[in-house]
Amino acid sequence: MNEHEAVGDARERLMDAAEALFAPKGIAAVTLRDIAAALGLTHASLYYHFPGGKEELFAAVTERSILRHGEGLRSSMESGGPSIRGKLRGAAAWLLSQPAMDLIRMAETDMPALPPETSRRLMGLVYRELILRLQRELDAAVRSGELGPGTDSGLVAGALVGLVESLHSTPPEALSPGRGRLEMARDLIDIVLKGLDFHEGGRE
Amino acid sequence: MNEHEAVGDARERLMDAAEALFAPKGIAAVTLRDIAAALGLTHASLYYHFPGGKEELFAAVTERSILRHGEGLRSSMESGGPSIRGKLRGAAAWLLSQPAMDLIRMAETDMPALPPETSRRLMGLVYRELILRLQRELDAAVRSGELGPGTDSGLVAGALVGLVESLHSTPPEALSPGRGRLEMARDLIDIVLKGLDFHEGGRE
DNA sequence: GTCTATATAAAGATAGAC
DNA sequence: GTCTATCTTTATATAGAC
Repeated sequence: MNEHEAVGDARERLMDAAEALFAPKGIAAVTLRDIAAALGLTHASLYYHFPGGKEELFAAVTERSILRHGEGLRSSMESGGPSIRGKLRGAAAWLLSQPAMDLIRMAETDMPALPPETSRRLMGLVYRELILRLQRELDAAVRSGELGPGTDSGLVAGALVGLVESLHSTPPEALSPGRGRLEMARDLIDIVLKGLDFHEGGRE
Repeated sequence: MNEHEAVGDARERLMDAAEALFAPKGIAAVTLRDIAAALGLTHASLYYHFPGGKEELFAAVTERSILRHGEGLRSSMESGGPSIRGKLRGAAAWLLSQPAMDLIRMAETDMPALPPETSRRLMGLVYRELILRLQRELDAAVRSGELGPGTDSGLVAGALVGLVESLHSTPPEALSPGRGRLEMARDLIDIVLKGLDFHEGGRE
């Protein structure tokens, strides 16, 4: 142990504070001064950790967030058990445990503010770490007979992410009494699965 | 006819240009100079039409957009025919014909930048003009027996809006060849309807 | 209705002390 | 690693001419 924290911890805490603001509000609505204030620092100090300024910080934080989502989805779907219903419930629980990820805003507002190459890399990561992971599980469920053969896995994977993420911004008043976002997500997953001819256990 | 345009037309064209930028990108990512440039004006000219500046312009444009969406949903669902499937298809066609409306971004970023009373009014309008209109049609379909009695109409209404809007940001590469966003929306609607025990014509 | 010019404030960024 | 001070750019906003 050092006097205060482990080496590199200041950088980690900076990224945490930055993500807490960037993730829900986007790059344009957050200033470096906002982030510094959340840490009790001045904005000039941030350039020590990210010489590239706001763009570099946002890109680093967003990349870390996407990768963490990918890993979180992987492990939460794995621990959801063998059935696609369990996996999707696990995925929803994970997504709702994290700050909202507004993919529409990312595509329309955040990405155009970054260098083209950075933008491409991040959007590619979103596709691989979020959409594709879900899509693969859906495909496996089709092969096992758990889901109907007509399932458009790419379409449904994208829709499920949008669906669950939209629950993040559901105001508390819109929640049925005593039922939280996770219960709502489960209901929606059940509706979609039924629409995809979900058949417990698949063909034997 | 006047020499050029009808009275008040400059204001309308300003709102059109502003909406084209504000709707996809949000209040924080668009400057008054961006909007003025799109019209070949200087930003100072905008204050003639909206003395309250950016906030007033954004609020006016957003309110008009929500009201137009409400009217568009009403008429498109009406012309979709008597079945809930036709109505939802009409609603999807309407939403996809309009600029993307990112409700997550509105709630998380745009609204906090406005005076509390303005924010409340706009969020109330979103609920009444978008969610509630869909919810009422879903409720009617439950009563007629077209949809199962367990349908949580509020949950499904919110989910459908999020679903269709998320298609706006689907990159062209992700579209199956020859199939556009409207076809994708129809597929998703069919999945959801099936999950809600859709029964053509309801009970007789 | 729109312009030029200007005022003011906010935000990104750099330099150098501690 | 963080600060103060400063610079530069960008953005909102106002005043007054045309």
